[in-house]
Amino acid sequence: MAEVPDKVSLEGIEAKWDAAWEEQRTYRFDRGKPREAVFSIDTPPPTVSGSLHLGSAFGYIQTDAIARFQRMRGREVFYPMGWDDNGLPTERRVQNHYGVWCDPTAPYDPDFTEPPPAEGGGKDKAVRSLARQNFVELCHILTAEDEKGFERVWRDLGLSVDWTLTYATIDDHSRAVSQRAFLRNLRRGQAYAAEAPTVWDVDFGTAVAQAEIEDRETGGAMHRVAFQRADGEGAIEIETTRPELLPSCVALVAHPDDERYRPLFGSDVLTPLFRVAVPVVAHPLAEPEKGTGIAMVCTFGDTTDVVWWRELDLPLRALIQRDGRFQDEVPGWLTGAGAETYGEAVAGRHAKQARRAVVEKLRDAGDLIGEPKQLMHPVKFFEKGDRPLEIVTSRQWYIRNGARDPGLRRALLERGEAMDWHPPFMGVRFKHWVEGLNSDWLISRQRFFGVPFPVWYPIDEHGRTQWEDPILCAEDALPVDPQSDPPPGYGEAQRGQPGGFAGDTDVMDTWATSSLSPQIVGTIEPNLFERVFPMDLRPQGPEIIRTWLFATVLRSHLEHYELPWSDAFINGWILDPDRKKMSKSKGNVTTPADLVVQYGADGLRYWACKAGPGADTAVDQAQMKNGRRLAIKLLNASKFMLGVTSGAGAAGAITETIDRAMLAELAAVVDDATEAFAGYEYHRALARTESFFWHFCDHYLELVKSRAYGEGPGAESARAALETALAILLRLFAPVLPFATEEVWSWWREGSIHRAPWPAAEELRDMVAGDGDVEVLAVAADVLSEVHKAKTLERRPLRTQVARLVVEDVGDRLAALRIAEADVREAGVVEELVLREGPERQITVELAAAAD
RNA sequence: GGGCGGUUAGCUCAGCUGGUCAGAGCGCCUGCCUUACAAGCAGGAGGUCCCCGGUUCGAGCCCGGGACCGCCCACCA
Repeated sequence: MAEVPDKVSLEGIEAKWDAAWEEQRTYRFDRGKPREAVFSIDTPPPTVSGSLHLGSAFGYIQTDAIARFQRMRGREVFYPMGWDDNGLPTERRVQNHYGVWCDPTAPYDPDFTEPPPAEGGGKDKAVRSLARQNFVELCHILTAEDEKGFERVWRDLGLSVDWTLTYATIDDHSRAVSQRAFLRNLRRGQAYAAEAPTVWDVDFGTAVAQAEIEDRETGGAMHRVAFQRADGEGAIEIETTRPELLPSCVALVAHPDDERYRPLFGSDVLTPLFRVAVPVVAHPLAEPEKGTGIAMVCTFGDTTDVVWWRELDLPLRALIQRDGRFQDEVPGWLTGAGAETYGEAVAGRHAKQARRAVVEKLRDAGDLIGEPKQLMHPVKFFEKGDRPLEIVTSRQWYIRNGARDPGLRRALLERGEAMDWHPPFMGVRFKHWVEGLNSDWLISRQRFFGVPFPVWYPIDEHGRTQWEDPILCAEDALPVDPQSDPPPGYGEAQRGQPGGFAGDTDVMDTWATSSLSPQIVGTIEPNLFERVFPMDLRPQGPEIIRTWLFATVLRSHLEHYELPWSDAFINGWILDPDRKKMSKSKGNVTTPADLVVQYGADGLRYWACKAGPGADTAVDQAQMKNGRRLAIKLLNASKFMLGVTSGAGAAGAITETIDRAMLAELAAVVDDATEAFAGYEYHRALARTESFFWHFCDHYLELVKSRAYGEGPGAESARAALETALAILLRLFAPVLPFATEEVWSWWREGSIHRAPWPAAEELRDMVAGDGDVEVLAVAADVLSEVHKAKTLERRPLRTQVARLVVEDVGDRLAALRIAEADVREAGVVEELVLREGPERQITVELAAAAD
């Protein structure tokens, strides 16, 4: 136990208590507790790629406040921390940071060491290509550094995580869990491989999933193009934004009920320039109002083409390759002039270049009707990508997600309904996402830094890879890297040989691993899973409901047939649309670490906790400043209270009515704050507590100050009340302001406040025995306010003596005032107090003459 | 095109199941060094609670319509 300091300060308080908490193992999870006593949190593993943004800190702080409340309430809080380091963001960061590029065909260099960072961030300047293994090693090196930095920030913010419970989505344990879950999905038929048209990013060279696609308004042009009818009876005009796909055209499609085109269904037309005969077909997805009401189907311009191609059983005439270029070779279905045109205008070009050339040719041939019309239209992009997605056919791994299985879809919707969402409206985002799923979850990525698929393929004696017949890794041999480990029964020398094997070269999408976070943390050490799963809480951001949250529900449903957690807490969005401008023009800093220096962790936490669940929030340094002010006020008020009570313990009886009134009010605050916190409404708990606290300082403390200092009969009552109130107020504030409250607690109590029990209103009520007439405090505070006001208006110091104070009021209020009369006179420096019964409140303050 | 949030003092926001709900902090103005706190205290100015209808004895709060802002989803002809 420390002394009450002469001068209070928040300087260095974060470092001091972080070290103390670590040393005292304050937040260490007690592995011995049964499931009912545990509150387990499925902490989001932040993406470790560079620096931590304020938006992340915002959500984690809110979660921490909830965790701290639950801990004080008696639950053993399971609060691990993970780092999401596998995947594309890390690869990209490594590429830019070191100026390197992964060349999967290059041989491994065993003597490789970390290169110096590239100049200028190395963006787009790959100065050096690396073997896959070397590249992966470099990813590990850089993420390890970033993770240290992240932990530092989390600690400075006061996150009460158990730092012995950490994982990374790329570490051995996570890879093993991820591979095991995949193998089980595969064995149960929930995962499968398929050769199919998939959405493809031509720059990253990988397939991407529906959840990672976004629409961007992009400039383009609408071209009206004429298709000659094969019977020579005129032409059909269509509109397209992608005329370069004409050589891939396989049909024209119109709505079955469209009278304009009905007579043509079944007949052929000739594609312009390329002169390929394609049929006119009918499909309900064709919209008569769009364009000319008839569209060209190409393999593939967009996902609708894929549907038409599949459902109308059209031929495959794909020409765009994985690098985004049209193939060099003239395809077999083009002949004569068409083949020539292809060679001149299309072959080997990117989509944009080919488009220009084809449009010129169309114009020359007279097949372009009018001029292209510029327009803005939505185009699909990979959310991390820079160029429009293409659709290419490739072999990929999928997990069934209900998109093509109504029963599974319904089951997942029911899971969503069974969950408690905070705030509730976030649940509809989940619902809409599940309802809108249109394809199974594509989990394979043609990348390097990720969890490999634990499968190999036999190669027959003719050198053909047997894709349909994968060799699965045994669960006890996980994690495995099929590109460096041979499958059971084979030797490494047989890799790539006839009669040998080939390892799967793909890695899993990051979400395929992070969706197993409950399983990963639950098996981070033995005998843990049944103590923490299903978990209590999933906190996360709103933008990853469709990815992380949905995928976690799916994996848990498939593996355990239950919800992974009972409650989902979705934090709001940080509104800082113009971050750069803000920091430049105002010279402000916006990284969490800088803000901690400026406002203290408690100040930053106060700002974050002012925002309710799901509430979008502006970065507001004024609020952080106010939080810091509150923390300092707490220190000062505590210093004062402990100064008069000597921290001797609330031994004496609380006899004065006004003291009892204050405690009765505080009991109501405890009730409200507890209820709010329990319902994840920490912002209300804070507002209620804070509001009480300021009134407490401004009115109650002023009223009882003199009495508490003195030796009179009421002194003991005041001191006991002060000490009781302080012990409760500190605990009410502890989840939001862990540093300031711990500091004060340490002045007079043993142990950490964060392991102290949450206050119970019942204890307070027992103490005041129901006799806490709140009117006494209210009337006293009101009269004192009037006295202060009079002095202020007269521009006199507040300690100015009041020669005569006349209070006229109704009987009840006068009676209440009489009870607190001594305190009011002391606090107001009142010489003579006259109470007079009257119909309404009227207060007259006569100040003593000025001294000069 | 569909959906979800939001619109309350100059700024950032509270206002829970309709009746002291017209509030807080910041900013602004005026005082006050009062032995916990000047990183403070006391006081003050400032709002047709987006608009239009409706329900009700009574509506920021409920219902209908509309406007604007943000976000999410949607098959890019």
